Formats: sequence, C-alpha cells, structure tokens
Amino acid sequence: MTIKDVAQHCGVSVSTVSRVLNKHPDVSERVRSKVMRAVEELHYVPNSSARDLVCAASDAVGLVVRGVGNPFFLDVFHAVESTIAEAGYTMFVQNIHPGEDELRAGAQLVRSKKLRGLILLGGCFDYNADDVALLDVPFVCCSYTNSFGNLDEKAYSSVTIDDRAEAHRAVHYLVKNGHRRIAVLLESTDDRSISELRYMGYRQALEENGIAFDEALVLQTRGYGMDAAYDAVCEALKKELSFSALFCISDSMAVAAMKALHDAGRSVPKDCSVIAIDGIEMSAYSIPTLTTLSQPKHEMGEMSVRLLLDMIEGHTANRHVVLETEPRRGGSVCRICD
Amino acid sequence: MTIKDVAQHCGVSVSTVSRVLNKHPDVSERVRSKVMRAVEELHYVPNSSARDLVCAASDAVGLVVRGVGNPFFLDVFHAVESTIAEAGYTMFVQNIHPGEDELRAGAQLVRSKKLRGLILLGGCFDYNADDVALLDVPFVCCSYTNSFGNLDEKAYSSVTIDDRAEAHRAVHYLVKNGHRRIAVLLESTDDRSISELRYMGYRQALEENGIAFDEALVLQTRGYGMDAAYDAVCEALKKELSFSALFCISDSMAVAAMKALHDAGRSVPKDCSVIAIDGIEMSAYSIPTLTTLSQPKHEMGEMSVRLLLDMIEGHTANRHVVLETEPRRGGSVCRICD
DNA sequence: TTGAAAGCGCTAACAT
DNA sequence: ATGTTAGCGCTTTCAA
Repeated sequence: MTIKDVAQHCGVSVSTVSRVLNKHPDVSERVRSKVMRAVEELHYVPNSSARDLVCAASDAVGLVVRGVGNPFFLDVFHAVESTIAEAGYTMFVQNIHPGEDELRAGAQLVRSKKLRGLILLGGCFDYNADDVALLDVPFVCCSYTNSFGNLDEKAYSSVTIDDRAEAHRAVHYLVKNGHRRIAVLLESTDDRSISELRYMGYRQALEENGIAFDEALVLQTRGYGMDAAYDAVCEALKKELSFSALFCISDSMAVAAMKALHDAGRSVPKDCSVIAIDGIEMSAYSIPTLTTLSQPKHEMGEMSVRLLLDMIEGHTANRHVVLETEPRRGGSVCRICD
Repeated sequence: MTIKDVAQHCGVSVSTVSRVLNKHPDVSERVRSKVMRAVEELHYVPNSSARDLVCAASDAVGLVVRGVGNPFFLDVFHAVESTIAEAGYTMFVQNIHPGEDELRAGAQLVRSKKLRGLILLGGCFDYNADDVALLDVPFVCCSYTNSFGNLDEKAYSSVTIDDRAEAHRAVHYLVKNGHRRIAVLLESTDDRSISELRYMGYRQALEENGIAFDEALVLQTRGYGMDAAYDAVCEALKKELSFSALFCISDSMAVAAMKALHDAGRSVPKDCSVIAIDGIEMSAYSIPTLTTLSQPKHEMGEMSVRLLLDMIEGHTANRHVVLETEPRRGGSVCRICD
C-alpha cells in the first residue's frame, strides 16, 4: 500500500496525492476529498523513510538520551521538548543504552532525519576530536562536559552544573552542621564520569575542613541502582562503621540509603544525616524529605535548546554554560553538637 | 557525505562500498581495507532512511510506549527488550505522549521500518475495528485490553492483569484486616481506562462485603502525578474526612499519599493503612514499605513477545493472556480491631 | 571479485 | 489545478 496505490484508486497522479497529504493549497476541493476518502478506506500510512530521504533539511533537531527512565533525564527531556516546540522546531528522540555510543547514534539520527543540530543528554566525559568528527551539525552536551577528554572547547557546547563544586558544597554543608565523620555513597571513585567528579568534591571538602580522609567511609556500590545503594549501606552498617552523615552522589541512591538506615534501626537525621545531589521528584516524598542540591533541570533543558538554536540560526560559536543547583532543604540533615 | 563519495574517494563503485559495509563475503581484502579506511577518514555514516527504504522485511518488531518514564512501563520495556534480543530479533522503540494515537504511530513505524509485528505498551481501552485496520501486522496490547471497545477478540492479542479483580482483591484484603472506612485515591471514576476499571473493583469489593458506598471517600486527583495525589490527600485530611484505610490505584500515588498522611501527623499504618497496585521499585524503599499487588512486569513483557513471535513465526491466532499480581507484603497495612 | 543499473516510496521542480 | 519526471541514498540483481 503506497502512494501509488492511492493515486490509482482515485484516478489521479501520485503528486496530487502527495499534495493533498502535505496540505498544499492548490488542490481542488473535489479531488482533495476524493483522495482523503481513499486514504481512509485503504488505510494508507505514509512511509516516513521515503519521505525523510527526499525532504530537504527540516527544522528538526535531535535528542539522544542515555537512559530515559533516569528520572533526572526525564525532567530535562520534558524541558527540552517543550522549548523546542515553542521555538517552532520539531524533535526526534533516540534512547540509547549505557555502553552504546551516543555520538554514533546521534550521527545516524542526524543523517537519516536531516537534523539541524543535536542535544546529547548524558554521555561520556572523555571525547576526543575524532569521536565528534562524525557530527557535522552543532551539538550540545547536556548535563555533562568533557572533563576527562582533550577535546577543544570550541568544538562543542555544554550545559552542566559544576559537579565537583556542588559535591564540595554538599559536604561542606554537612561540616558546617557539625559533622566530621562523613561517609560517601558512590559507584566508583574513578569512572571518569559523574561519580568520580563528585567524589573529588567530597575529598576536597574534607581536606579544606581539615578532616582526615578515611577510606573506610567510601561506600562503594555495584551500580547506580537503588538496590545496590541499599545493599552497600546495609553492609557498612553491619560492619559497625560509624559516621554521622552520608553524602550520596544521587537522590535515588540517597532514598535507598535512608531506607537501609531506617531498617537498621537508625533514625534519619537524628542518628545519621543524609544529603545528595539531583533533586528528583521521588526524593521530595521520602520520609523525611531528602535534603539535596537540586539540579536546575528545566533550565538545563531550556538552555541547551537555546544554545543549539543560537548556533543553528545565528551561527554563533560554541559556548559552555555552568548552572548552579538550588538547595532543597528537606529534613534529612540535622545539626550535630559534639 | 554519501556512499557515492566514499566510492569515488576509493575509486570503486558504490556497490562495492555497500558490500563492505554490509560485510558481504566476496570482497577482496585489499579493497575492503581501502574502503574501511575511507569510511573512517571521511566520517561516513550511512543513511538509515535510505537503507530502510530499500531493504526487504527485516526480523524486527516495534514497541510503542505511551510514556517511558512511567516506572511500571520501564520495567516491562526492559523485559520486552531482552526477550526480543534473545529471540534474535531487533526492536525499534517509539515513545509517544498521552493523547497521541498509538495505533497511528505504530503503523508508521511498521511502514517505515518494515516491521513484522508490534507491541503496544499502554494504550486506549476502547479501540474499534477501523482503528486497528491501519495495522497490517500482528500486534499485542501489553498491560491493557479492549475493555471498553467493541473490537473483535480475534483481531488482536493482549497481555494484562485483571485490573478490576485485582482492585477488588486489594480492597478485600483491607476489609479482611478489619477496615470498613476505606477511601480510594484515583484520577477519575470514568476515564474508560485503568482508573475506571480499578474503581469498579473497589465498588464491587465494598458491595460484596456489605459496606455502604460513601461518595466522600472517593479522593479524586487532578492527574496521575505524585503532586496531584499528595494534594488530594491533604485536602481530604483538611476536611477531617475519616477513613482507616486508603486504596490507591497506583504505587506512585500511594507513596505520595503516605507522605501526605505523614505530614498531617498521621502514622501509616497505625492511623491509616495504605495499599496499592503496581509494585514499582520506588515503593519498596518508602517508609514503611508499601504493601501492594505487584504486577508481573517481567512476565508481561516476556509473554507479549512470545505471543507476537508465535504469530509471526507460527502464524498462530491472536490470544489474550491474563496474569496475576504478586502480593508484596510491606508495612503499610495493619489490622484494625473495633 | 567488481561494476552498472534498477528501483524502494516519496517530494518537488517543471510542464501543461 | 494537475500530471510527468528526476532524483533522495541505498541494496541488490544481473553482467562482465
């Protein structure tokens, strides 16, 4: 069932059918309705591959997400989506797995949909020049930047928070509240990614406050999931590890950590304070509400789109924007006096 | 940058490049490596639209999800994904918005990617024959079925739980624990969808147990979100509405409800028991752990794929599978003695 | 082992 | 207002 079948069915040419389908103005009402009826009757559905192939560059941009389902990404995603729509552009989304190559996926999307630009939501922190050469349109890295690579700053745009500084801020907040035995919950101290960056902030905050680093207080999980976080905290508690506060590299891990503390008979925040970075919806409904540094998710999405469209429309240069988190004071941190 | 450019760059024909790219056996090693090098150097990325257009029907099936980010769908999604991969098929995913037409979206996907079948994850409960005529491949509705439409059972497959019966079961469980003043938290009593079905189960359970229905105990929210659920419960509590138990149509709404109860000074389950249906990850980490009827998410995904592949490969008929939930005993329900 | 050429379904000039 | 036709980038016969 192709456009040709529809044309034959109506006794018109394929271009006429195409015109009707694309709402071109100069088609007689008689023909238009005849075609529409045929389309209905025959249950004709256009082949978008064929359409994409022939169409000139559209006003479309792409979004490659490394794991929708990540609640943090989801919020940014929605912001990107609505901002793009407001600007009169359309958007194509592609979800990829951790482990998949977001640049290659993006490049394919750009090629097949003739996109004008690309936003990458969650990706590697260590690109090099060859990796990004695949992309022949402007692109912006949203929520991450090239912290561990050697990519030229002028070759890409990014919108992030300063992960290291924000982690520092979170830990510093605990110190200001009298905590000295501060544990950290993370996936890895050297993943060349967000975990490592936030760990660096943790270390720095300890150092600046004259707190000796204790390896035992680094609670390493086997993944970013809640289950892994829960297990890691349980294990630490079983070992009678003593700490008065816990800095978690993500909200969801913090929620699981609070549950683990609770299940072990420790009250949050009385027996142990908990702080994190992210500010996802779920942690606003935990008991107690999680104290966290909330990422400006909406702003990040919006800003990413703005940078991209500026480049597309104004041919401006690549830029790097660093946003700040917004502290959300929950009930999971309390003052300690010793 | 097309296959033609690569061909010219190497001084070979496009068909040779195509062969190399598609790993055809009969290409000389010399030419193969020459082409590969050119592909690298030129950063050539194939245009998948062009490829899809020309390729014959693949071993690919589609998955249309109404809102990834819905944590329930996310789990099913993963199950579908891995099952399809195991079977040696590939999968194309398309996320759509509530409000968008999943059948049309599915039909387009099928057309452009030449899919062999389709799985719809979350869709309307009231199709009619004309709607599904767009689809010329077998399809299975996952997590919903045609409860409110007049579609012929033989025209489609489905994998679901019995929403009405499970809601009945949840409420009945509360009754068995001594509760009589049981409120329900839902989005709508007549949305021709999941909310309505679960509401029917609630009503039925009350009736069967000789409990008079009290309209005041129907807590209606302005949406499926946690914020809406929180607000609705807060409002009910402000009105001094008295109930000893609350049945929520979803886990996420239940978590928000527990928070609202907590913030109003009511202890769960001592002052109010809470039960729900879904069994998402988050509610396992709430305090207390939510008591819920957990949907067999993995099984649902797996079964959907199995039904689909059976139809594709064995040309078997459409089937309808109803699975049962698995009660997850948390700490949010307690016995009442009065 | 390689190249030439047809054609997938569609849109957009260009004719009429 | 409508039809004819030339590709879009690719795979795949068919010949050489």
